[in-house]
Amino acid sequence: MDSNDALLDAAFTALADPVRRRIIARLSRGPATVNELAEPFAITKQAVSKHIQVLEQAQLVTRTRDAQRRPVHLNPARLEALTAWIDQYRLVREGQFRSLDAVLHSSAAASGTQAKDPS
Amino acid sequence: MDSNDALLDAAFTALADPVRRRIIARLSRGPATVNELAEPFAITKQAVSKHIQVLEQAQLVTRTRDAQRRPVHLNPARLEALTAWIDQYRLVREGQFRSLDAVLHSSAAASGTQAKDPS
DNA sequence: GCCTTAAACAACCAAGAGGTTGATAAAGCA
DNA sequence: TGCTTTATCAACCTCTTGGTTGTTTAAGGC
Repeated sequence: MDSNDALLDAAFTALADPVRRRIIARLSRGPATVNELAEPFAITKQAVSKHIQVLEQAQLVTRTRDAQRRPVHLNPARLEALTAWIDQYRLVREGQFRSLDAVLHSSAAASGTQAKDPS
Repeated sequence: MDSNDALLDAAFTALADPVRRRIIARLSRGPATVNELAEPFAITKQAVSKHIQVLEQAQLVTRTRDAQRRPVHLNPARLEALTAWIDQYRLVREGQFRSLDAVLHSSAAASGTQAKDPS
């Protein structure tokens, strides 16, 4: 459908891995190289490099050149796009669909019945 | 921490699929059955049922019983947990790390020298 | 009772993701 | 010029995921 959908896809996929989430967390404290990012993990640098490629493809990070180093930077703008998407549904009208629920179950004649608290 | 990490993992994994995101969007307008959710898609109901299982495992949706129907409900609380996680890094200190960048640049004259990584 | 509907379960398959090892490229230092 | 560091590329392997078909359970409707 949209290209926006493809970007959402890439971004959520990128965050769906604990290693990549830890990389994001680390980068929020400043840029880092692949070697630095790989250090806390028990996997090879090649594997970390692949993870960074996934993050880069999702535009969650960018890479610059500094001699033979390739510092990775966080791109907070993309993270904002994710919260924007989630907020569409997160803000959702508890009231509205609780009342619909009440109708469907209709087990009680709701005279001013308030929304029940979910368990 | 770890259990929370597992939940984050499940939730982001769940949102990393366009079909599941559309299911979320649909559910934000009220509960629906598997058949209703499957209707707009060109895949089998079994496949949709699996998608719902993934969403349920991530606690993004819940299922109730209504005779032989199993209406699926959105769980906005879990979505909030996701934005909470992202906000940790989204709010990130552009200022802070821009200034850090500036410091590193200025440490060796202005032009030509690139910033080195902190860590 | 019998038949339909709603939905889950089970086995299976193709494709992709995460990981490895090994080789390669580019930049800096001896 | 080598040699080291940094990081990517290229195969390859294994496990998971998204999908299928077929069967089974559960609840109503006739």
